[in-house]
Amino acid sequence: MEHLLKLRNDSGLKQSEIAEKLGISRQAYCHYETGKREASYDTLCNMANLFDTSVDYLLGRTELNNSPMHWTEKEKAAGVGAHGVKLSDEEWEIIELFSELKRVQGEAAVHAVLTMIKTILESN
Amino acid sequence: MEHLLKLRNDSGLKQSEIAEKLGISRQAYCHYETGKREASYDTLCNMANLFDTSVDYLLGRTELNNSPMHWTEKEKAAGVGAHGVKLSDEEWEIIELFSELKRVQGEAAVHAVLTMIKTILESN
DNA sequence: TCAAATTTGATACAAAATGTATCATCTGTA
DNA sequence: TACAGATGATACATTTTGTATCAAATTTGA
Repeated sequence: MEHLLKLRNDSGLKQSEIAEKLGISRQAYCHYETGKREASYDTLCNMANLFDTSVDYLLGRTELNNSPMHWTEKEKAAGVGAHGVKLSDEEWEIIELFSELKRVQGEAAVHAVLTMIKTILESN
Repeated sequence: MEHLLKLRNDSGLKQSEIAEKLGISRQAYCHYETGKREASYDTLCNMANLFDTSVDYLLGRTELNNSPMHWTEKEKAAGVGAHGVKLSDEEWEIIELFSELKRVQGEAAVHAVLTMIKTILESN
């Protein structure tokens, strides 16, 4: 399976230790790590949980080790998830207020904010 | 499999049509839809592609039918993905310019933008 | 409404894949 | 080198899957 070896190495655990946590034999886990067998959906999800990643990442369907299921409550509420960057409290406040502004004033507000940002950038 | 019946109904296609697109028998697809069998990883990914969703969603690991792997190039570049809302071109421009502003002016720019948005909101 | 046609679900069985015991290989260490 | 621990390879009994076939349900059209 994609990324499995790397994920395990990052965890600092041995195959036998991972296997025990997953409730499967070491050999079975070895098959998965070396890509010789396909684990059951149940084990697949257990692995994603254990390594705190997505099944899509384990299957090599994405290189982004991140998914909405790992979004914080804040991200879910905003309907926006950040990848690779950590937003500050002020940035989250911007997102929240911008949403409110858009709700109240519509697209005109979007245009106004864009214009403002352009102005700031140009005055630099 | 979770959500599969609903996804197919939304597509307006019959089991036989889905099965043909997936390159499997109708019976096999039926087993998956009714949760009696587990499709191979290959078929699993094909289904996620076909229904434009994530494997995590198909496995019921998340209720959010969205994931970074479906982010557009624009979203990937910005490092931010929106869920449930479609951002306009102007909104994307805001995100891009805001990133540039932050890069050039640092946290001061964040604070400035926040203040501006607050001002607009209060003047409403 | 009814019967034919279409679509979907259930079952059976050959074929394929899995789980694990066992053995082999590799790596580090005294 | 010899030993111990960890990982990879193989074999085979068991389980699971893929699909043909049949049954049930749903839709269609007169």
